[in-house]
Amino acid sequence: MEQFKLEVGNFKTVRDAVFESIRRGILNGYFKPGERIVESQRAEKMNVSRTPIREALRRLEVENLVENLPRKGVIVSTLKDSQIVEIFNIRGALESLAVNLAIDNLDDELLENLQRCIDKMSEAIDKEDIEKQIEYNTKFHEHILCKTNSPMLVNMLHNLKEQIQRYRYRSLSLEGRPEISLNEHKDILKFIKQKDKEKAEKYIREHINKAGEALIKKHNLNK
Amino acid sequence: MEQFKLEVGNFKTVRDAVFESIRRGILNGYFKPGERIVESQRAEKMNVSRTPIREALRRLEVENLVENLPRKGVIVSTLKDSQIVEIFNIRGALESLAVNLAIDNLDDELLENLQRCIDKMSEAIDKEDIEKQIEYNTKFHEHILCKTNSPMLVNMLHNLKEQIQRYRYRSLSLEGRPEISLNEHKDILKFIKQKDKEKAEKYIREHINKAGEALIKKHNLNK
DNA sequence: TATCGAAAAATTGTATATTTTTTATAGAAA
DNA sequence: TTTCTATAAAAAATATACAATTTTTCGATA
Repeated sequence: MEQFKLEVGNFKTVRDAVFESIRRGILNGYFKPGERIVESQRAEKMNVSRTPIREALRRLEVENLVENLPRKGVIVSTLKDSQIVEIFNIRGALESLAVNLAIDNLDDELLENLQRCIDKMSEAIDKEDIEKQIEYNTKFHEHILCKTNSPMLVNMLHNLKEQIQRYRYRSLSLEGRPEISLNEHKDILKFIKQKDKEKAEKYIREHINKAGEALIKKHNLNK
Repeated sequence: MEQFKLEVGNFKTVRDAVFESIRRGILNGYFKPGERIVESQRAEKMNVSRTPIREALRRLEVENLVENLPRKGVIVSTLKDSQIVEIFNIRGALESLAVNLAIDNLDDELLENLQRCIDKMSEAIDKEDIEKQIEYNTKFHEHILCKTNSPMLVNMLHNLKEQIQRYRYRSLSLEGRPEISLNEHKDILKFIKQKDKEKAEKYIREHINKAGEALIKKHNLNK
């Protein structure tokens, strides 16, 4: 996994390439939470100067993927339990807003997409294909986001998801309860169809909260 | 208003001082939306090199106070109507989460603080002191935030408020409706007292939305 | 006069050098 | 041995230098 030759590829600037590279490194688990990231080392590995490294780190800092201890250096940020709770609470509130907005822009396309996701999830459960179920779980929520007409909201949720994604506990949002999760999605879709904002919001929030609780339980076991 | 001598004062690093200085400049209206911020000019004015300026700008960029056009430069970001709507929707969702959490941690201190804010608002209305009413309006919401036990949530709301604050339409969240606003706060407090999360959330969300609508109306007049 | 294009100026992006701060190491005193 | 201080090494913070790109200027030409 020594992938740090830096592909400047599509990026306009080196700092963007650096940002994306380090970001991926954190999300992949190449950089572990708490691990130090030393500017000069990165610069050498990536064959660039320290300037773009620093600017990328400043950005990762605001996005909460790294922590900056002034005049000490940066480390990959670690999440405390309480912060995981915070993130899931916020996600719940924002996903619930997302459903609300999506219902305003409801059309057949969305309903079809959501139904397809549910069908695929159901298939996945039959085949005991957890990865696939996760995939369509994710897509389900993305389809809703698409209809919110709110790039800012999409972006915020994206950042929040990234912050926990790197703990690689994704799968456990389903663990032990794939059927329950499926039913939760069915309920949500039902209320979207009925344009019942109140219920749809309530159910999606609870759905997120449950996933959060499962993750925290697991997170506690691992230490 | 030529205040750019840069007070390194409390700040640990120059880049933090620069960040704070430019940020204040934007919030004050010293830098107008759409206005360009040129690195070398800032560096000269502040008597520092371009390096800390650039790092501060990268941070302002993620916080949405400036926009970066690669290899062109940065401008103070301008908000489209649709973005103002987005911000108020998100604020509504997050403030509503805030009330929910605050009710979990409800104590006499909070109730007293909120009641005092309402009393002061009422006084302010009698004296037709809009500034004072705004002050205690703000404090009302801050007291709620204090009890959420969620620094991340507080921080996100802080950033969202800053993005609109610089348009200096603050006052209009009340304009023409000081008494209505007061009553909205009274209702919210009432439901907090009753620990009625559902109603408290609903009312605070509507309260935020109304403020948003007023601001957008004004924003449209000014162009 | 208007428009095109080349040279010049300005500005961003990246690299390197210098300064400052922190951390590690080694030796002296208790 | 432990603890303190002095020194050396490492790393971040800042400054400066250079390269690449964009914008501006301004004259030549239609």
